[in-house]
Amino acid sequence: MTQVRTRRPASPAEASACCGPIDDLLDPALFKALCDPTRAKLLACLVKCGRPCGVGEVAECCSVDLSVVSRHLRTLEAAGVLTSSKSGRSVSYEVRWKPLSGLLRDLADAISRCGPASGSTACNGACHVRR
Amino acid sequence: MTQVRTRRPASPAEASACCGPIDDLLDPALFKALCDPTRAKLLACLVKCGRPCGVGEVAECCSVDLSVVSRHLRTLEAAGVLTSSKSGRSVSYEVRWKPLSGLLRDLADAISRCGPASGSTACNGACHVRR
DNA sequence: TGCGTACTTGCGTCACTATGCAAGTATAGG
DNA sequence: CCTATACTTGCATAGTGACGCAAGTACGCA
Repeated sequence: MTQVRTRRPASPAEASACCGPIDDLLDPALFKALCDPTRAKLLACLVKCGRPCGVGEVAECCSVDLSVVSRHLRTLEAAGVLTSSKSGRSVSYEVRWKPLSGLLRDLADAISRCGPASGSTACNGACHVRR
Repeated sequence: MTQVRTRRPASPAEASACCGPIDDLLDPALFKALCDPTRAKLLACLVKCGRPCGVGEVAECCSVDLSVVSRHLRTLEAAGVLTSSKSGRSVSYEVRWKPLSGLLRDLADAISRCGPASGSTACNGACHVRR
């Protein structure tokens, strides 16, 4: 059973032995999907468009090959950023609005809750629990 | 002068010609810093610790070489995630709490504001302005 | 001035990833 | 059945990045 800690770990070594919300939220897989400039552009495009878009349609917003766009959208889908739906011969991708914004907000909250504003040594389990 | 648009772009092609909050917030450079598993672990460590930590100290939380940790912390600093301060022969890194959590929150807001919940075709410039 | 601590930098290696082109698959329409 | 559309997959290439080791630098201390 995990036990909520009321005090921060004294050292990074101790901190790494604890687990908290941040460990799940700071998932490299999500950021790996967002770190490529082309993918970021495609995502920004889909966000601003605000509706499901076909692969060829999205491909118009950047100068790379259609096959590259197809692969990037798949990558974003695998990371949980987009959802796809097939209708006839066209495939539409759309932003997973709530999961994406929710995760980013949770991450922001988890970070700020560990910050110095929330008390000097006490954190009441907001940052971590005993593993 | 940029002009606020009250309607979404009709297509991704049109969307890519607009710029909005999302374009600045979806900066690949930040995500590039967070996409490496080792860096994510180092950052999680610093977050949970909640105070400035030395390089050697942070290095104890993962099994890579000290030189690797040094480079990773520099990378995170360059991305605006950490700040460093030198005191004598030790270098301390700390999370930039407010800028980091603030940016993630802004990004979450920018995304959700473009989502379908905020109206079908109207977005009143939340998503984009004319370039 | 010499030594130890606390990092940083140079360098070679290995693995992964983005890209374009070409070929393949799936579906709608005539 | 044939063809066009809308993607997807295979493959080769070029670039990037993480890593460890070894050497270098910066600073405190005796």
